[in-house]
Amino acid sequence: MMSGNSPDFTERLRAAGLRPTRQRVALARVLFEGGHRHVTAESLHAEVKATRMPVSLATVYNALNQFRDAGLLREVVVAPGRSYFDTNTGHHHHFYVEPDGELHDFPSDKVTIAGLPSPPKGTRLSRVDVIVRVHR
Amino acid sequence: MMSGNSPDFTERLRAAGLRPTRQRVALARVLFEGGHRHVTAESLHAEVKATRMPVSLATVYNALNQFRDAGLLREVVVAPGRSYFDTNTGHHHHFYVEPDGELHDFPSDKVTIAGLPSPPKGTRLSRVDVIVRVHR
DNA sequence: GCATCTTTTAGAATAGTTCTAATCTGCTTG
DNA sequence: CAAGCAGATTAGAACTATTCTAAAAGATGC
Ligand SMILES: [Mn+2]
Ligand SMILES: [Mn+2]
Ligand SMILES: [Zn+2]
Ligand SMILES: [Zn+2]
Repeated sequence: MMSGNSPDFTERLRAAGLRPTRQRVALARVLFEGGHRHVTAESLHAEVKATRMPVSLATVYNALNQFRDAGLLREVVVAPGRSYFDTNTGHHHHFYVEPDGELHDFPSDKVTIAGLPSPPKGTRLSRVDVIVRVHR
Repeated sequence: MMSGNSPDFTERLRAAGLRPTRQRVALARVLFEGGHRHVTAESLHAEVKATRMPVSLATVYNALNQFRDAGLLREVVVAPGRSYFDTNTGHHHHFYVEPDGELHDFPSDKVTIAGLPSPPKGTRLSRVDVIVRVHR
């Protein structure tokens, strides 16, 4: 249906406390309408421009940071000099394929990590990231 | 043979296929004479300059990359926009303290990771990184 | 000590990201 | 539905980490 619009994304953005501007709706559509994605600012910018919606790179960066802060995305750091943003915000871990730079999810519920030492004095656990680095 | 110098580091560099230049020896001394370290290019540059050995930042970057390629260091990526270099090249994992940016080792031999899926088709396992993110 | 090849260096260049400040737009109010 | 306003977008500058360039200096082998 989408009588021209995207009520779902509009609503989702509003629920996250973000105005559903045209650019944010276009970005949200690209990010969230299929399955889970891992994008960089540049790759997302290229994709959204291909939909003929003009969006500046600065806006892509702004939106990615806002979406992450709102809990719609999660940031993944696996390689120096580039940030990935992940539409899968649930618990999971990653394969990182070098030198391609591809990221693949795997569920964390079948993975057992035992014997982790307790956090250093004065700190609290925030998240455990497992990155399985593979190469061709 | 240079009495007063650092024959161990000279030798270690030579063994790694690197000429023991003054700059590389000075850097190796700072890096390897104490216990294990995690440094950035900037932090190492500051440290070595404090020893009154003039070394350019470009040389620090060159040396870090060469040391890593030679297996003397390992590169750790935990935060966007900065690379850490680790003098501990054995198997181990990391605590990453935000927002300080501190890295702490913990041994991997007491940690058990079970249930990891097998690598994607056409890839081979290279390394498994566990990053325990903590905050104050 | 000389020749040769390597390394260092200052500064320019590059890549990813953030900032600035001017313009525009979504939303509320009358 | 017209203002009015706060919030968003944008081009381009700025910034940070890193790499590159090409010229000068240094290490090594003879
Ligand atoms: Mn960011
Ligand atoms: Mn590097
Ligand atoms: Zn993911
Ligand atoms: Zn370490």
